[in-house]
Amino acid sequence: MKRRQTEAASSRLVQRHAASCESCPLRRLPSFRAFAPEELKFVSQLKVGEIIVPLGHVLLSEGQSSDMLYTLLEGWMYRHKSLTDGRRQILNFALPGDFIGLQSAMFKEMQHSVEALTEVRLCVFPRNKLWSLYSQQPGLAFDVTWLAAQEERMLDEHLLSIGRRTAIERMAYLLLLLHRRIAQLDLLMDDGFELPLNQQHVADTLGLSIVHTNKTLRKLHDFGVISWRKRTLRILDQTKLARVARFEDSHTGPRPLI
Amino acid sequence: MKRRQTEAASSRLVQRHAASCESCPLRRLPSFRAFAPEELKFVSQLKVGEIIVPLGHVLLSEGQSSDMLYTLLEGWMYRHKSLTDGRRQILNFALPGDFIGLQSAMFKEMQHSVEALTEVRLCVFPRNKLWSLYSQQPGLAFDVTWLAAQEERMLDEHLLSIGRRTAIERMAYLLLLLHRRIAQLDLLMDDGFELPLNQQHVADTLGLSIVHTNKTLRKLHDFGVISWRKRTLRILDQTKLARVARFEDSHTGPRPLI
DNA sequence: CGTTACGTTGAAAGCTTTCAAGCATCGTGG
DNA sequence: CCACGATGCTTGAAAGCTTTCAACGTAACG
Repeated sequence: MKRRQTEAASSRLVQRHAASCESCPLRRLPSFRAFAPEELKFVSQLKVGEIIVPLGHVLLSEGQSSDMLYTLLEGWMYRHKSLTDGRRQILNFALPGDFIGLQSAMFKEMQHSVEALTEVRLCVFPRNKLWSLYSQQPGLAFDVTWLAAQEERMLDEHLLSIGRRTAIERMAYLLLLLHRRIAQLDLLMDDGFELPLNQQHVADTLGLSIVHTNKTLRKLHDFGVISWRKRTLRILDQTKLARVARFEDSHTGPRPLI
Repeated sequence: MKRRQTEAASSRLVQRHAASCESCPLRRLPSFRAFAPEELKFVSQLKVGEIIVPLGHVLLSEGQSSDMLYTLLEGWMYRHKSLTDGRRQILNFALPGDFIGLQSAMFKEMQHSVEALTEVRLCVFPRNKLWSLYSQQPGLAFDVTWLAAQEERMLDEHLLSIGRRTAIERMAYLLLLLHRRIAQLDLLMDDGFELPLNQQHVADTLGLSIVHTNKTLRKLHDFGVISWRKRTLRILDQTKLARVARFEDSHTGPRPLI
């Protein structure tokens, strides 16, 4: 397997004027549950600011700890971890609304890294305020656990995928899942969306080599099921893709946005 | 891939006299954090009883919901999920002290099943009391999240294993991990322990076929690294096994027992 | 116009699975 | 006590899926 050096994270974090949570456009999406006024107020005072982080920046890294927690507001990130010889596994992608850094809040050391796939905008709050959330807002505390359970679910499915699906099934599953997640965020543009990954990312997500990833994508393309050109992915035949993936929908109702 | 029918769960659950949490022998192990008296009292009143469930019983199953949550007190269980054609992936094993059913508490439907690998004894409490835990005992609520994050960590590592480790590395990793977990529970008998799995379980955990699982185990055996006879596994050369697995220790301090 | 990053392909090698049989152990029933 | 069926473990061989190796093509950039 090929070794890859970690990308230099030479970037400067830019502190920005923080918009209020009440006006956060994400909250208006139907996939997020409505917060009571005092919940909103509480969440607002957790927030210490927003940052913008450039493509390639490693926000959290394996083996280190972090005093900050984040909510992704814009852009894509990915969670991954590696073996000592450089083999890398992508664990999941983070999209707007996703909570980042729970593990760093619970344990001393991160055991995975989180890196930006695009320029991203993040909401920042200090890890030590998390405790006040538990002591003052049990509903939000429950929400944090809910989010952790939700992440667990996605990992379960990903594990089933890598362990038991064939290459083409995995690919179909991944593309369909990303499509759904993007759709829920209302980021679909006439059935396509911007996919800021290269084939190496896809390979490292699916546990495949890059060559086989390429050939598998080609098959889906030749079957007329997808089209992926210039960073935009289009699902041309959802039904067929879902059949290939043995995709089963999981309706989870609205989720919290913290 | 071979299809497997789900085992019949014809068993009868036996309601038992419930021992108090204060006297629970698990709590005396150093791997569990000490609870304050009022925490103990609170946990005690969550509990509605204990059940004993026979080998092969499906405690929770994919697609269904559950009103009860559990803590495993004795025995082994495993979490797994399957594709429609029967291919199965084992997600994780549950050992004494493990909390079972968080997903059923958070969502309407379970997306995985939990089944007994041995006869097991479980502590039972109703899902609807979980809310009182969040509203009255923020420390315990934090613990529940901690446990969820811990499960997430194990899944991350498992994903790395299946996605990027070779068959023999995966096998080494799994056996070493189980060894560590058993050791922490003080269930080691002169460097060996009872492993209530067959090779099919191991195959379904590692994403391998049963034949290849057999051959991989044989290699480790022939190298003199392990011995697995009559349900008891012995790690003969931990250092070598850790090297093969590229195992990296993760020290997490004591964990909560709920 | 050379460099770099990324995508594409064909061919060979290698790891895993599938197929087929044969063994061993264990509990049951004759 | 022994035959028999059910499980689970082993093996060899062939087939198949994936990876590795090697090149080549393309687009973006300075």
